[in-house]
Amino acid sequence: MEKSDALAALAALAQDHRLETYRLLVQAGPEGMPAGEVAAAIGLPPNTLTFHFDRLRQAGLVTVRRDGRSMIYAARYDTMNSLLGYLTENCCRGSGDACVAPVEACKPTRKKRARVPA
Amino acid sequence: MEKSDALAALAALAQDHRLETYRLLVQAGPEGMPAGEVAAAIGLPPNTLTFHFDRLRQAGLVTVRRDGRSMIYAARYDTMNSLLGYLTENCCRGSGDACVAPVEACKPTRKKRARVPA
DNA sequence: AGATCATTTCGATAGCGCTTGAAATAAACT
DNA sequence: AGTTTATTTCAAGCGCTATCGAAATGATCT
Repeated sequence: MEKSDALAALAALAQDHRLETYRLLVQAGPEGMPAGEVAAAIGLPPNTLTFHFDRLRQAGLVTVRRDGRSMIYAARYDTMNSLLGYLTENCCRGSGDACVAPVEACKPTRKKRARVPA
Repeated sequence: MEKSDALAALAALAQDHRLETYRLLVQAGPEGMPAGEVAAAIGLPPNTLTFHFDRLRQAGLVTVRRDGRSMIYAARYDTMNSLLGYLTENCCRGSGDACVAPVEACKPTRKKRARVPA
């Protein structure tokens, strides 16, 4: 991961509502969650949340897809893994040795399919 | 690590000059580096750098100690490790399983003592 | 004490980030 | 076609952030 990408991801996560949103999407799993549901959970007006979703998306941390009139957002695990990798390197390289496992993996395995109200 | 701490650390690192500064301090090892040297390396006026150091310190990412007329800043590896731990949990918990090693460690082992001009 | 060096504190400024109300778009239903 | 539901776009406001010049502090040296 490039420095600029790491910077973008860090900036995207360095905000209360966005970190919370991302956490929620991670919990929701690969199927994601409709924007409205996230808005309700976080307790934020929909337009404000759109703003945050945009940031997360630009940082490559989430994806969107349309489903009927709902927009479904989902976490991108690969980006978080890259970020962890970058930070791990920046944390240890040059400081001696003993910086063990550069973060094994962070991918979802639950392939359960959640249906959405057509 | 608490959410608020993670947020503080993320915000501190989500800035070009600070990320660069932190990277530099990590490379410098546990002995740290005088402020002036960092300023020269990054190419930033000393007062501006002080501003960034303050942020990093408030986030618990660096420590300072005085040495003669120099202020020596050093990276705090434990905080970075806590952050990595927090992110790893937030990345994987609830998304299935397969989120392996929660980051082993990130501590310097090189105990080499660098003397400073009294 | 006076001069010099390293760093911080003190304004002040320009710009970006977060939030929100109101209007627009997009899809579904009747 | 018209209405309702879900979400985004637009425009504006306000506070925070990053930056810098100038002055202050702290320490060393003569």
